[in-house]
Amino acid sequence: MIQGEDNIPFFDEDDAEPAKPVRSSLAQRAMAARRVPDAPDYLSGLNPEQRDAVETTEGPLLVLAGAGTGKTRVLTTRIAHILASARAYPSQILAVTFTNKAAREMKERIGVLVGGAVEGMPWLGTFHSIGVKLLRRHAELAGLRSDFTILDTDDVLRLIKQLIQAEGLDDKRWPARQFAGMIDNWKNKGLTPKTIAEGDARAFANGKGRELYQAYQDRLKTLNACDFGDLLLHPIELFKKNPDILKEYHKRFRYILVDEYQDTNTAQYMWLRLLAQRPEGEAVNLCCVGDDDQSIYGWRGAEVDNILRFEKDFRGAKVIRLERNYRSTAHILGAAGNLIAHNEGRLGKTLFTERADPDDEKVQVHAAWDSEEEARAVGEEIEQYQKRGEALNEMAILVRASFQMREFEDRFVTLGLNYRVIGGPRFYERLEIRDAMAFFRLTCQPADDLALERIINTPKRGLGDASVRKVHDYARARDIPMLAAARELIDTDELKPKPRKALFDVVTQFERWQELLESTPHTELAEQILDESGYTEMWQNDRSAEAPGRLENLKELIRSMEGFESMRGFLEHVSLVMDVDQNEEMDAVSIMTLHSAKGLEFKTVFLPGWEEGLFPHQRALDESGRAGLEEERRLAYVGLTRAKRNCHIWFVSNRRIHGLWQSTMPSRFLDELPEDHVEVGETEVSYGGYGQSRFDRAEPFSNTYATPGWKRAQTNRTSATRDNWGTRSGHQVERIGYGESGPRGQTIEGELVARSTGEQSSAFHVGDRVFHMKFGNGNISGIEGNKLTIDFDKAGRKRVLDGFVKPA
DNA sequence: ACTAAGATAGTTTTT
DNA sequence: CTATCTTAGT
Repeated sequence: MIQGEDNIPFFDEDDAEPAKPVRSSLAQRAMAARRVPDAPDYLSGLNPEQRDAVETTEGPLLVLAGAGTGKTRVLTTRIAHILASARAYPSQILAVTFTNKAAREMKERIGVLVGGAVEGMPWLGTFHSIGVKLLRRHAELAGLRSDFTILDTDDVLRLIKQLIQAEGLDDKRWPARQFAGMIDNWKNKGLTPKTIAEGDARAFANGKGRELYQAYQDRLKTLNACDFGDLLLHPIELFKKNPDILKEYHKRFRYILVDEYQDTNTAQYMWLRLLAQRPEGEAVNLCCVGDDDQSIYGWRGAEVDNILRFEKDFRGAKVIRLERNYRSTAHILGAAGNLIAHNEGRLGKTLFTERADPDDEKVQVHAAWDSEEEARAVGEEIEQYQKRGEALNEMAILVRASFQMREFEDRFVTLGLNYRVIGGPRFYERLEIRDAMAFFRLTCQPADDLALERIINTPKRGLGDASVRKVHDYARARDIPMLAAARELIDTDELKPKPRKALFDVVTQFERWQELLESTPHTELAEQILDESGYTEMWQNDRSAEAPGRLENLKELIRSMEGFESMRGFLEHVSLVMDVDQNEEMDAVSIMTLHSAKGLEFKTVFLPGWEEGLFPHQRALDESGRAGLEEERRLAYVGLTRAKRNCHIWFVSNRRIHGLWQSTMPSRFLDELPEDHVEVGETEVSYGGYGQSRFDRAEPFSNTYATPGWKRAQTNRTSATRDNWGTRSGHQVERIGYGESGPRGQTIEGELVARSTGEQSSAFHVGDRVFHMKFGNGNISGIEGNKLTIDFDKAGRKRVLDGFVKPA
């Protein structure tokens, strides 16, 4: 939920009846803009397709917007256009995004276009935030009170675990995590306990899946709570059961816009259909924007089919393709286009650019011996770019899986190269923040049992499992909240004196804070709560390395509350907006997963780890077969198209997976890159690491100090200098000693990287005895192009590239 | 109730 | 290998 919007009344009279001349200031400005005689300036600078997409306001429209074709621009301009041409009031436009970030960005950009803040777009937001808004208005129809709480994954897990135990099931054999995942999947598909498939219902807890799901929903209802899935499902049910209410929304939402349509799941699709489908003859002004080639969330329920089916779903739909790319060089687009062409079941787009700069560099493919060398070499390339005056902010390393980040972090820490990890554990997911939030929640919502259970013994008050269980049972027996139960229990002699006193203290504290809620400014109260509860003190007394950071985070939490009117408003915000802006001031290389890179762009992009098994990921292949492979390929496509100017792909021959070294084969995606746009980058084996140590500086460089790399740096700080350099240089000598015929020389030449079925024969023969640096001696038992199958004396049968072995 | 050793699992992530 | 969670022991 976007802050400060909570007080917009349902069906404000001014917009339910557009004839009334009451307008928001936004509308006024928009109306003024409309009087400009020529094409308004917001339309200038659009290409013909973009302009078509903006001006086709009526009827269903699908905009297939390739990477870097100005998708967001079209969406925002379209909204500005609708407003400026007085087709609708701001509050009559429903605009849905997937992430809060996207919603925020859209608001800002519309604001720029229309001039000034966009106070009047109450229905621009994520599926979930709009879902909450709907649900708060009609809570009673979903069996909730309008002040329901939204549970995060932590709460959900705790709750499910309780339910599993209550059923007398072994919570190890039936992990709460797994069941939470199942519920999530069901909800993504719009399934309720009654409608899930029989097989699914039986698959969990000895056939009790359905009962458990139902029990879970019941429990949510008594807690007056929703999980994320409910924010979509409840409105769907509500609309189905109350056609009159749905009709009101039909009237209200004159224009509906959906961003990233390829990412919609079935529930979101149902939700949209309900809102968008109109009686025969009535116009459906629905505009969906997306790119089937960038659909990378199939594994969490997204249905690419939704976008592929659009024309069937909405008859008479117009489809506009945006293929003119403003982001990347022709080489990058050529490489990406060729790669993605290997997918079937696409709507088909070919990106092009008018940019033709002979100086543009081809996509570079590099090989490295192992992940350590990969990180070292990338680090060097980054330093080279930096020397040429490129900003670190314009560079990114995009990995398939987060464990790959480690090596880069380690390397950058030793180099003293600023980096930023994007994605990782988020602010509001940190332990101390969740604890603090639980205190606040319980203060605002005395019925929030999950919050109570979280902090009733934090800091330690001597209220162990036994006491908590008593409170819990008492509450359940009487069907009252646990806090109330605790209050009653104090007056009985159920509890022993010690826990009784402790419980009394806690309950009294919360009662006092609840009273203060009205009279005390919420930031002040928040501070008071953390102090009086002893929570701050707990961390002050903690001697561990993280403690200072945690205290800092708590301060940050209080600071971030300042922007809100009340504690309630803040809690609402946090439950939906789990992310927090990173400081973008610092010049730093970004490290992130390919998934979190979607929507971003960088001048220079590094794509390490292009090896079979990692990318495409083995599990995607095993679990989803061809569909899995295609999604992996789309991920690769997303990765490539993030780059504006330079793109460096890396693969290594040896990677440590689950602790042991595995020899790896280059990714099949490398074979799918066109030779005209790709070249083999020279891989210098160089002496990185002999520089000056940055560990000695008084104030360490400003990396985000919560990242693992940073933590390691801190732990190693005292002893690292000598040891690190020692081993590292030793390594290098080893590497160099490998000589000319080493890893890179013949690995890749002329022909692109490693062909899985190359005609080019290797210099080796079956039966040859060879030596491999990691696996030792062995005999060649098979040759396929430059890939050798070798039976190693010690390591067993492996497949390796011929460049990595030499005659024994 | 806290620590230490043992077990376990290990893509991708938003809301 | 290693981060995280669980269990056993003090």
